Parts: sequence; structure tokens; C-alpha cells
Amino acid sequence: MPELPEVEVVRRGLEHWTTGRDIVDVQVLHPRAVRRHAGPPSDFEAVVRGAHLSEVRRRGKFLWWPLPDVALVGHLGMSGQFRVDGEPGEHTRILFDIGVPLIFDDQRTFGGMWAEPMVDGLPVSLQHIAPDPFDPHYDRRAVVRIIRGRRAPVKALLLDQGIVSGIGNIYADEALWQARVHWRTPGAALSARKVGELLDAAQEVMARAVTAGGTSFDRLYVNVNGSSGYFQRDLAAYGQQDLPCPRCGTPIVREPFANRSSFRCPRCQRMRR
DNA sequence: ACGAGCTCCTGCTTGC
DNA sequence: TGCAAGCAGGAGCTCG
Repeated sequence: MPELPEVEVVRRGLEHWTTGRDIVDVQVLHPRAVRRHAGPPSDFEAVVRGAHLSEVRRRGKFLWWPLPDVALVGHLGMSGQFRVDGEPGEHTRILFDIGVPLIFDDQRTFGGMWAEPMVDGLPVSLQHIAPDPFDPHYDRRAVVRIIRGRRAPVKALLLDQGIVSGIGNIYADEALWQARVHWRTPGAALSARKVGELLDAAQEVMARAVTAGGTSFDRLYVNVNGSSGYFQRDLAAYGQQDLPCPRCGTPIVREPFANRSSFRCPRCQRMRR
């Protein structure tokens, strides 16, 4: 489940392996892997072929290579991977030749790549994606104000990439656990101090996860060289159903949330008022 | 404008 | 043993 930490680990790997290289050739092996692109996969191939790769940028969970006229953008979705370490496989969707093979694999095909113009340094389809907590443009006070102005469950607000980007189901649950907030609490029911605490917890837990190389539950998330992260060892709430809360020992519970799951400590994370 | 719900997709796990 | 249902979920979309 690539969220900001996993995408950042991939970004660093890609920057190391692709910077200074040229796209000698590219083949789209699965048409669905090219999405949001204004044209067929053949146009995508034509646009990026020959491009020089200088740096890799990221906002939230989106990655892009700035090219002279457009950005080459990628999103890993649920199961996307970039690999520079081997041969194409059954889930390879796009194959680049940058002197060495650069492989975009995606088992569940929720991810994809496209090329599009940039406005103010940001690909056009990412204009509505808010800065993530590590972005110089991140405005903590503004995000606190937005969350406190909404009545939706605070977890839904944390996951809304238009408010603050990069947070997914894993790090939302971890941040809520760290700040001792029940995921269903309406944003408007939280104090400004508590929302700030929650945002700082999200930032802190994601920073630790980057250091750990991200969270790898299975082979669906690995770095560009195939190595796994190890932050799953440090998860306090997410996926920890029936296991003791690291703070108080109460078994973590799993609850349905928007057709998925939410994990919390029933003692540390109670609804207030 | 907001919030809830649905859809896309594959493969592993669970239950009858 | 086999089949079906459940589950994982990011992001864009529709609907009320």
C-alpha cells in the first residue's frame, strides 16, 4: 500500500538510478497502465521517447520526472512498482530502456503513468493535490483551519489528498493512534491544538517510516532494487487487531470504515464529549 | 460545497 | 477438493 513514505523511498531510488540518463525507448505493454494521458499509449511513447531525465519530484503519492515540455508522471496505485534490478515479468506494464531497463510493474493496475504539461512547476492533473507535510508549501495552520471547518470523520479528512496529501490508510491509523484520537471524531469537534498534534503525529510517523524504508506487508511494495522496508515492525495500530496496544495493553480493534478497515485502541482512542 | 458511496483491478485468504 | 465470498485500497466519479 504505497503511501508517502513508500513513494519517497521509491523517488530516492529512481533519482539515484535515472538521473543523467535518456529514455532511449519505451514500450507500453498494457494499455490501462497509461492513464490520464491525452492520447493513446502510442502517443505517450512518442512524447517521452528521447527525453533526458534530470531529477525526480514528488507531491503526496505522485511522482514525476520534469521533462523539457511536459512532466512524466507516475502513481503506484495499490501495487505499482518501479524496478531497475531485473527482467520484465508477467505484471510488467511499461518497459523503458534508459541504458538499463526501467520496469513499471503493477499487479492490480490501479497505478499508471502519463505525460502532461506543468503549471507553476506542478503537473496539471496534480493542481488540486495539496502539499504534503514535507513540502515547503505545506501550511499547517491552514490545514488545521480546514479540518476544523468540516464535520466528516477526521480520518476521512486526513485521507483527503486535497486537504493534505501523502496520508493513506496505514499512516492515518498510526497518526490517530499516536495523537489518541478516535477516527470517527468530526473534524469540527477537535480543538485546534489537537488537530495540530494529529498533523504533527502524521508527519513524525511518516518520517520514521521513510527512515525504515517504508512498510512492506508483502512483495507488493519494494524499493527499486527489490528490497523491502521494515516499518511494519513498528506499527502500533494498523493491522494489529487483537494485539496489545503498545501504550496500554488493551487489544486493538478493527472497525469497518468506508468499505475498508480502521484500527484503533478502544481505550486510548475514545470519542470525547 | 460537502459527504457518502461506488468503481476500477488481481490474487491471496477464508468459509461452506 | 472446489467454488464463492471477503479483503486489500488510491483516487476520481456520481448522487443527494
